[in-house]
Amino acid sequence: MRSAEISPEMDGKKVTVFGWVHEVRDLGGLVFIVLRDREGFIQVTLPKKIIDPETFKKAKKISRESVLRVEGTVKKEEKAPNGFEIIPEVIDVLNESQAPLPLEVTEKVPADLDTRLENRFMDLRRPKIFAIFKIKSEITKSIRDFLNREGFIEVQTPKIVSTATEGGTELFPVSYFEREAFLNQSPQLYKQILMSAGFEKVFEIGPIFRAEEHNTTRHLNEATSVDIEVSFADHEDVMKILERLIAKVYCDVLENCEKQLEILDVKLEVPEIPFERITYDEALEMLGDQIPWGEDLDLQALKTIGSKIESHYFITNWPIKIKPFYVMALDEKLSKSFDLMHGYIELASGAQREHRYEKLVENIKSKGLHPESFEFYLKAFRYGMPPHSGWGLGLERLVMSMLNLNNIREAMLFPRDRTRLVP
RNA sequence: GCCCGGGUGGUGUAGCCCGGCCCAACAUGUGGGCCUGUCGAGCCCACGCCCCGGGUUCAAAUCCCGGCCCGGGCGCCA
Repeated sequence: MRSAEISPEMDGKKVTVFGWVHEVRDLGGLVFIVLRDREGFIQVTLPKKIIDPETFKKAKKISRESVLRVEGTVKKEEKAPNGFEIIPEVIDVLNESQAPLPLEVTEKVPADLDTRLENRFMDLRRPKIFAIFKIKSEITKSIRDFLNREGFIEVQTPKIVSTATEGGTELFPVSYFEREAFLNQSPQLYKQILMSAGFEKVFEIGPIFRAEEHNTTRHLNEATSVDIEVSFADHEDVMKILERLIAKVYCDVLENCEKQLEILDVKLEVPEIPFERITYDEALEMLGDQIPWGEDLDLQALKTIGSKIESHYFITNWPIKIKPFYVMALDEKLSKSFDLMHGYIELASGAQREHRYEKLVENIKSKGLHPESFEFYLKAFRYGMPPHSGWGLGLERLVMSMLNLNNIREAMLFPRDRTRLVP
């Protein structure tokens, strides 16, 4: 049984529990073993008088973090945590842990993030850390539920590709038999091709790879992207989907992860929709003369704006020249694009796409890219491509901003960064 | 990639500025002992550490140079 399934009302019942030895408190004639599983803790109590001498002796020697199977009787007990304890008949050491431990699961002594990531299997045993990933799981479940209900089709696109998606970002080269290939930085081109295929509404939750040598608290070289693409929709339409999705995710986490939020000491509020929308031009105004027109907003700028706007907001109508070639123009200078922000963290980025073949080819050229290398993509635009829009949402960024984590690595089980390839 | 800060028992810190009093301190841990209501258990004893290489000096954890590694900020990136 799991720790959460046992209650004081089960007094007298025989149970079998499994778990890790969180702590052993040996008081001489009375030994407490605190057993931990993913749901919580169970106190196993061994009073010398009533426990078989062999079992009692063995219990005193059990090392922390060993894995146990305990058969025993539930005893209602005021003095025990959660109001009950287990008086064991059989203690079976399924696997003994070595000592000393690479870090303290009990959190008596903190460990550096680096040490924690080096020993992630043990770091993840900490209820606080586990809670992050329980919530991340709830978030992905919530996203899937929402998008499925909205009539989206979940798809999987290639992660090994022949060409860059957008120019700009650096790609990881991989050896593909006799050719060179790359790890995909985004499913962008493929989800657009599916619009031509008539899928109308698609989404994908999958890994993306960026070979940038950044070393910050909000960048990873391997991350998870939630991507959607919708036919016959403009950027306003997909912004509405995005804000409703975010609100729904917050709602579901609030409802289904109460315990985890409490462990993490996070007070969540479902953001109100519609989210505030400011244009790029308005953003620049808020900043005074900090950023010249046409430049991207740097962290400093985003922090300034983020401090002025509570909760989530969109920055819309970005200069076309700093957007990728597939983004549709609004006029000479601006584009039908948006970023979803939470504080200074950019959560998502989207736009209406350029679906007109001639314009698209023009855009590719104007970015200094070669239309020939995008032929597999461009072909889909010559035989009936509907107007369409979409966005990509960084899952780890969402987790980070929701839970107030101060490093995005905390939101990844085994993060890949500039120097970390193992574990 | 650049700038700044750092690397001391398994883990987290102090000591470094101003070299000697440091065969390095504290907490946690580990091993042993005492203890029948712990829940950060308590008490006693023991164990375990100066990133690597070079230099300065009578003397280096401490100062200098190089390397490797880590953190923060920036840039790049969405």
